[in-house]
Amino acid sequence: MKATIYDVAKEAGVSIATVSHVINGKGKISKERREEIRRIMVRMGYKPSMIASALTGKKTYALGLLVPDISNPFFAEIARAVEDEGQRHGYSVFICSTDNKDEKVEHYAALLQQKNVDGVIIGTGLKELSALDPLLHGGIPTAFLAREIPSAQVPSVVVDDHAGGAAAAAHLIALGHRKFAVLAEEESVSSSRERVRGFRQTLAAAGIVLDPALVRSSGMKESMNQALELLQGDDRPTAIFCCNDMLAIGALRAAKQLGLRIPRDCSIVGFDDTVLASVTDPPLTTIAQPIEQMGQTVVRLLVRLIEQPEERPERIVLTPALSIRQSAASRPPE
Amino acid sequence: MKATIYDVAKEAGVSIATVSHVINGKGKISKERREEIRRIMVRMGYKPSMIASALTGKKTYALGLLVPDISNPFFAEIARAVEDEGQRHGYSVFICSTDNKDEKVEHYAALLQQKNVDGVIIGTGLKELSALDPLLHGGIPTAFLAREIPSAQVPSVVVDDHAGGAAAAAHLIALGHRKFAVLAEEESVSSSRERVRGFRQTLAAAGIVLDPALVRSSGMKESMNQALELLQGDDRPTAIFCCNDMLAIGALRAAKQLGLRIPRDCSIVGFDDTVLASVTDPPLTTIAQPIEQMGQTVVRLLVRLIEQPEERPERIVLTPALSIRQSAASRPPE
DNA sequence: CTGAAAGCGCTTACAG
DNA sequence: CTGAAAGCGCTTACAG
Repeated sequence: MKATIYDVAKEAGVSIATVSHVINGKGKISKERREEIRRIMVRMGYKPSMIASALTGKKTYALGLLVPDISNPFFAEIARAVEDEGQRHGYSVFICSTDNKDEKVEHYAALLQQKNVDGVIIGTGLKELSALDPLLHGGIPTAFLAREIPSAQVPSVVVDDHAGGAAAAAHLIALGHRKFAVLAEEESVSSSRERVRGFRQTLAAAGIVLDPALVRSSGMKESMNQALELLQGDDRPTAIFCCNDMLAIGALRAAKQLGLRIPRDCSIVGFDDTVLASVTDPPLTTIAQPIEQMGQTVVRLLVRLIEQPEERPERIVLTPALSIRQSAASRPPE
Repeated sequence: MKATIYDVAKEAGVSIATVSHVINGKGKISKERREEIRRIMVRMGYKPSMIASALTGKKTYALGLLVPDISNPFFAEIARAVEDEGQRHGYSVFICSTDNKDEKVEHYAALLQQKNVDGVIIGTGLKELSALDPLLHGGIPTAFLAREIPSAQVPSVVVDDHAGGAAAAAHLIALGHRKFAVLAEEESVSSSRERVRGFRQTLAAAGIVLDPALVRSSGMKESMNQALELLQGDDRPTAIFCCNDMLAIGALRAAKQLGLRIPRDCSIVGFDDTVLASVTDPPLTTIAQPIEQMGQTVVRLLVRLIEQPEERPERIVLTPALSIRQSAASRPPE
């Protein structure tokens, strides 16, 4: 069987308290004894059980990461950044895909609380904040990533989505476009709402009105159909702003199906700049989120919150950047 | 503070043993009492601490998933399937990206053992099996996914990589190709070796010799350079078989950089059929792995091993399928 | 049908 | 400098 603290204590002829002290580098132990016990631990292949120490010492060194879908490249890239930074601080991470469904959020929230994780990162949308009750009431440190709930007093790292939408609009306007459509995510996703708002405002500032009928909300699955409708209407838009790269790919597919050439017949701008953006046909012009930095930053925020719960929650805003490839070009001549 | 089993026992006027029994549906408890205690639990918002029960009841209901890189779409999709199936059986999953480095494998193996996970899925390559010692010796149920170590007596679910490589070769031969190159993963990755072997054998059976100088191993980063070399040599191959979709994308980029048209000037076949394959330019003809089925199957295998350790390890082979898109076409006329 | 008690593998005051 | 003992929140024989 696996060695326990009792086994090494017996082997070393000391009490388990002493062994515990050398494990944790606490108490005053003579140098020789400490070394001796260390040697015995490695010889016996002893590793303290984290679950036993969690039951006493409090921490489990586990974090939960809630995202809509880990198989979505954007969140997969976020997850990697979170994993790496977590690792750096000694934490492992549980993946939790919610499909943006409150029931799943609630289920995972309860589960993570039962598992006594030290903290959780919320990178998923939710309709009712109450889905997070098990966490918030359970007193589990929580940080928001790329989403936020204005009312909640929790730290968050967000990207300036409004600025991102504005950047997309400015770029398209500069290319001469005047007639736009938008492919947005579901209404409940605050980041998507902000992107549209930034896009619309920048258009307005240029004296262009965004026709509400040409702003469509949809999941990944239906984005192609929505795009087909937009591209088939008479008075077709010359540019489509999509609130993430997957939606943009739906638009690209719709265009291809209709025999339209991108960007000649219609410009398309995405958002996220995941690996997908660089492999599409044509490569996507998109608003890049600083994915690695986002993951690193939330973890740091969360770890600080875990270690110093008294500090007031921070809100960190990162800036997206226009990444120009080939899916957006000058407006076609009339 | 959070309610404990003592709190609900006191509230109900019974012993903690009785509460424990109703939680676990064990022992004989009068129906009324059982219901009463249930009500009290929900009223107090009581959820048993999984870490306390793990310390006694044995199981943590946590699984580890080792993959080279969770941000790689193939493994992200695997992770989602594993998460979902794990969830179905009551398990949560820790993500562990190893970058195919033995040190990281070993680090995670030790960590997962310390965390007392109930089982781990190895979906990563490794050079030395000994990196898994903490798991194998620690008696932690382990299953291999998409990789395997012949010597290890552990269950595994693999795809018939040899057949996949053969299918790619057969398709390209049927299209009239005779001069091939291969972009493979690192030598240590057994699945990649098998794919090349299947490819080579099928060529051989058709009387075609695969020039060893045209078989290149590389990571994702260098694949484009390798492809550039292959495509720039005199006597350029008319088709390149790539051992995963990312490598194929490297080849696509190299071709584009050289001004070559795919598939007119060179056919490219990938492997995996992740989301990437459908968004490239042109869409990738590739060998599809049954990703969802793979994830589901390993989890089932592992769960069975956890619950019935005495059963002998199974080895399940799933079959890949050619997924035809537009990156491979008839050999250009001489 | 229900409870007292030991134990899981640790940590942490508290004594000495 | 080191150890005895209580306790973390549960589960599980064992009695009754």
